[in-house]
Amino acid sequence: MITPEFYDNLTPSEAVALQKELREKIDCTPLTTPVRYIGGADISFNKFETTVYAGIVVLKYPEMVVQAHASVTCTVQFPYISGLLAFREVPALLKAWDALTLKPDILVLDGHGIAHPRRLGIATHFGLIMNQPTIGCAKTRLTGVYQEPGNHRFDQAPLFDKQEQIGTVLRTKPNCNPVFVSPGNRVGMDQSLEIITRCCGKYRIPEPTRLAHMLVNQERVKGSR
DNA sequence: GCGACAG
DNA sequence: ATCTTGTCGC
Repeated sequence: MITPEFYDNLTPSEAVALQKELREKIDCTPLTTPVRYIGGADISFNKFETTVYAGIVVLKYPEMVVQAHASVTCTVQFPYISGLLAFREVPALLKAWDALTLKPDILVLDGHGIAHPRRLGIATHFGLIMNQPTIGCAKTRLTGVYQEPGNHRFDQAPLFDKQEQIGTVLRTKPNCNPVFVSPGNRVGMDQSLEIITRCCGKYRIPEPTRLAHMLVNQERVKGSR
């Protein structure tokens, strides 16, 4: 069992090696059990500080009504390095997950799933070590090529790496930049898009991640005073 | 060598 | 990610 402590004293080089090992275990088989609860996870922190606030919000699916939430605060040592985001944020998220009284059927992470150079975005990483269905929903591209989707709600375009589709670029709201949706683990490509689409309200960011972001920001303001 | 580069 | 009010555009 991987605990938050497992990540202590891990070097970037070792992190990349671990990603290459985990890559073999990725499972993008569509989830067959019903999704009744969906979670949104995110972290927040003050610039130049090592204290991070992690939180997870659980909502009824597809009604998008909040059912539960948990947030924790802890310190991180691993720096932000593009491609290694999971090693900075997952430890804190694991603690928030433990504190959750109601575990969601699927979790949406603020970042990519398999739309990553080694297919190990934060959503895939979390999903693999927790054997939990996950979806990655990032605000900007990390890797891959795509054609800009139309400017209407839910217009979309596949995100490719070579010949392989690694995600979908989704316009969740007109006149707003699209979001990047990709399977994390134990969920299919089309299924992840379908689920995220149903989580969209009147904002660019889907409800699970949007509410998690608001939660951790409030915790940060509270905690840093 | 140069540009790109989730949060 | 975070620092931050008003303001331009759909």
